[in-house]
Amino acid sequence: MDAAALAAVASPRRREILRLVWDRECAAGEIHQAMPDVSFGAVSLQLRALSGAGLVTCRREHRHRFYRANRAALGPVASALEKMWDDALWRLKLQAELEQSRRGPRPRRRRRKAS
Amino acid sequence: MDAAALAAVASPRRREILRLVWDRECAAGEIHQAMPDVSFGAVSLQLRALSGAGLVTCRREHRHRFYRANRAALGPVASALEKMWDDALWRLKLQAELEQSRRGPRPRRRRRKAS
DNA sequence: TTTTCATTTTAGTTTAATCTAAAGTTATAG
DNA sequence: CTATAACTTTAGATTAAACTAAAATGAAAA
Repeated sequence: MDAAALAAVASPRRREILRLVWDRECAAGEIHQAMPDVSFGAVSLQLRALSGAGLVTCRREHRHRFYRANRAALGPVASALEKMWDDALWRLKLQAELEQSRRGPRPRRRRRKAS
Repeated sequence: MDAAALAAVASPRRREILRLVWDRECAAGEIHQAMPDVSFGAVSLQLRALSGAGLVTCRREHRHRFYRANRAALGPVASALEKMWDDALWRLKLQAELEQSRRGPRPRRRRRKAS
């Protein structure tokens, strides 16, 4: 866990990538498909940044390059990231439930007593 | 340890500040004096960033504002930072020793045997 | 109240990060 | 060999971060 790793993990985009390759390796193309709002080139650059910081490893096979997170290099930040992701999921779920309940009959507001 | 904290701690300047207020509180002015290459305003802005991310607390007394690191907010990254700083010190020391030994008589290179 | 000190805030500039589009690699298929 | 697929790299534009200088704030001293 060095300064370069800290800088690398500070970017939301790079964390997004890191999450994709957290527990299975992905080809660069797959990663790009998972983030349609950004060009392939941009993904490649971020992969290079992650790689330079030692946060992902790369394996070449045929025409593909498979990336995978190097959790060890993140040290204590690895679990912090996992927790962040879990929390985000939890919040999403909670929000979905709220949206769902909003569809049902709205709880009536008690009429103010006429004074 | 949330995304904001990660972003905050990614900046070398902010880590420098964080280190100053790591185990004693410092007034903003003291912090600025410790980093003469930057303006007071810049320090204040970084303090605000750190404060916004919850990484420092602020206590007002008289005309001063005393800042102090909030280690708890950094979670497991706190010890990672400490280790980074220790390592940096260690490297400095090592380098100083090398510089010192360089002053002594240089070890002679063995002459190549004439073939 | 006016002044001063310690600090913050703002406006504008400089510097760095990130993105896109296009050209360049490299390995495989035809 | 040429063509194509899967990436990377480059050049240039856009966006965000960091810094400076100066004005503003707020609390205490005169």
